[in-house]
Amino acid sequence: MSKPFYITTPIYYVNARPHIGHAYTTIACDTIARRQRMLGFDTYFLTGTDEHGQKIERAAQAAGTDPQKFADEVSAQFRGLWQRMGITNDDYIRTTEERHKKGVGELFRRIRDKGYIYKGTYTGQYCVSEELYVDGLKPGDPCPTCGRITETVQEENYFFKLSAFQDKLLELYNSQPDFIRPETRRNEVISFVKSGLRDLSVSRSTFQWGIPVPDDPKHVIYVWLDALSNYITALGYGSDDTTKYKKYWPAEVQMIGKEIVRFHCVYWPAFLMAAEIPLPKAIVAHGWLLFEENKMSKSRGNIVRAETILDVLGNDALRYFLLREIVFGQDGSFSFDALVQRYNADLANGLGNLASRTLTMINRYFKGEVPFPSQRAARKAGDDVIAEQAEKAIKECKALFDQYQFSRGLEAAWALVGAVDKYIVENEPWALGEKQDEESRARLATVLYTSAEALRIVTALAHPVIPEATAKIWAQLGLDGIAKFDLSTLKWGQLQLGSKLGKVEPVFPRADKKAIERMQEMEDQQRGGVVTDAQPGVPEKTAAATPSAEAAKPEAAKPAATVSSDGKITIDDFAKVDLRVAQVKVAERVKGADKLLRLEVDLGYETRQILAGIAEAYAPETLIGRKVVIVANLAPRKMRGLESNGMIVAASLEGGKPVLASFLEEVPLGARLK
RNA sequence: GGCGGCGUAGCUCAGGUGGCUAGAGCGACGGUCUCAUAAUCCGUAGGUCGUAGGUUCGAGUCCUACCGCCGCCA
Repeated sequence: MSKPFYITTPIYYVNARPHIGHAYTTIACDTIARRQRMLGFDTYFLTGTDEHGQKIERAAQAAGTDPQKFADEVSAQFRGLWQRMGITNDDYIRTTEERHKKGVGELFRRIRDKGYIYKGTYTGQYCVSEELYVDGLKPGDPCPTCGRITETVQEENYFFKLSAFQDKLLELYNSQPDFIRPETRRNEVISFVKSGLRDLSVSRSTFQWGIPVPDDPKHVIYVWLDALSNYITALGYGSDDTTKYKKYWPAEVQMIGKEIVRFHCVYWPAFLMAAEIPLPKAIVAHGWLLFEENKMSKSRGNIVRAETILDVLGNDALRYFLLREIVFGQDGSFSFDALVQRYNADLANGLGNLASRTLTMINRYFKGEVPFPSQRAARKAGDDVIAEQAEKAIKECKALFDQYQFSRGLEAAWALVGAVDKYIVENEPWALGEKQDEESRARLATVLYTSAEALRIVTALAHPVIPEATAKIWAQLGLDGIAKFDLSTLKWGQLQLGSKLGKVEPVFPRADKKAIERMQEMEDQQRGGVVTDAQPGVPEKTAAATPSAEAAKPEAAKPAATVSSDGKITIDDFAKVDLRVAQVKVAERVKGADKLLRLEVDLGYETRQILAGIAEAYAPETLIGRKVVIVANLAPRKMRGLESNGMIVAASLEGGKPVLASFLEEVPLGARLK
């Protein structure tokens, strides 16, 4: 009986369409799941969608539909994307499914029976967007997290005795240092718990879209208690058939985004403790995917969809990039440039080319049969070096993947690719192929066998990350069923001699600059449709995050929403505006626009293009060298086909011309105004 | 405001418990081979390891302050 291995993604909140951030989390889990299967674990991989809550109720209303239909549509989009990406989840849970509702009811009842849920009254401020009660605010105050105005509510609630678990939680973190990873998240959680836990409201009576509290259907169960339970209800907790639950729970890994650490590392274990259910072994939090240094958000209009990359470069390219380029756990930056560069360097020129050259030569010189390596005279030190490198790659890869250090694990595997390329050049098999003497033939056989065997090993190691291409290379090597290959037995020398190669063809065609342009165009088109992309009718203002993994914290809320009732903004609001000193380097008129100038300004750390409607007030040549103030973090915007990355600050006189802000003293470029 | 983290070559990152001339990959530049996806391979480029002090025979690695960025909490 093989060991069970249960892994979960967060369930994604259906208030937003899936994007590359969701894909990132899911890909990481899929990679782990595939690897664990190859290692012989009885792996169970769960993902799904979170569909309840006031936010969904309101979004559906705004879209003129009912919440269930609304959720159906978005959930189907997630499911469709995962199918398209070949995600190997074993189940897909939706919180609106009967099995889930039943399980949640059961969990609620159980915690209540144990005495950890009681009825109380809450009066205070409530943030609809975050679906959270916020302490210490006055009526009309904005939510400290999202900036939207909170609502005053008074309601009778069920409360969970979270306060009773403070010591037990601290003991958990202490006795299982790996419970929360990475360590920086662990520190945050510990300090949060140490600062004292208040009881948690776990029901709502102000809206309907949720699971009714058992025996008191006026209330619905709080979204987080609802959502978190999915990890066990999907296994059959609270149902008649608990086979899977008994087999797979507790989970080995629960992957989350860093924005939902508190819910998974504090509330979730506390709920489980209260119900006397075993705790998951580890909660692993990854960082955020930034787009060229900025958070992806709807308001910035810089959300990238996974589909674009799938269309242009393919599934493996996306998977490889995300896991190789980003240090797992830290925030990482996504850009089309970096994606294509990585793709070409590592996949096309690296693994793809190695497969191509090795297999082509075996075809040419040995009629497509893996040759026998010579045992005696034709052996050289270099051959053994490759074998050693391969063993090293296997070892390091294992250690690093076990710790979810994907980027370093791939780096270790690719070191072997580099070594083999070098080995091939040093041994010049093409020159050996010219000769017919026995010595040369033997040598050629050894060189090509060695190369092919190393290729086989890299292919096996990389399979969990790039399943499609590695399956092809595997088949080209004349092997079959890479997914069934037992990774734990992988070692040098397993390649069957004389095995017949499959048809050899490139697996990673080289990408050119057009690929970048194409992806950008596709995204631009999508974004052009942001306003109308109300497909499932998700109004912009609901784009905030709660139980979703990636939706992240809604920064840069609509200005109108951050202004309190008296028209004043907080210092935090102002701090969102990044005002910087920049120097004009280039200034020219924009064809066909009377007022517009195209400027290139130097911020000291970067140069960027800004379009400014100041042509009537300033001749372009008079601006060159002048220091100006710009809003540096304004979302890019296209005007007259040119992209403007920022805004020049100027006094706007009544009916008159703009006057640029400037300084009397000397100021360095890039200096921030605050 | 409290707590915590980070700041190393153009880019992404390595550099447990201080110790040879600070590393890798990518990119850039020059050269090479020709089996291969104009791929490979070789060489070069030269970073005050955020700043200023301190501890030490010796600090990127420890301490203090400061600057910048970020996270959690209030």
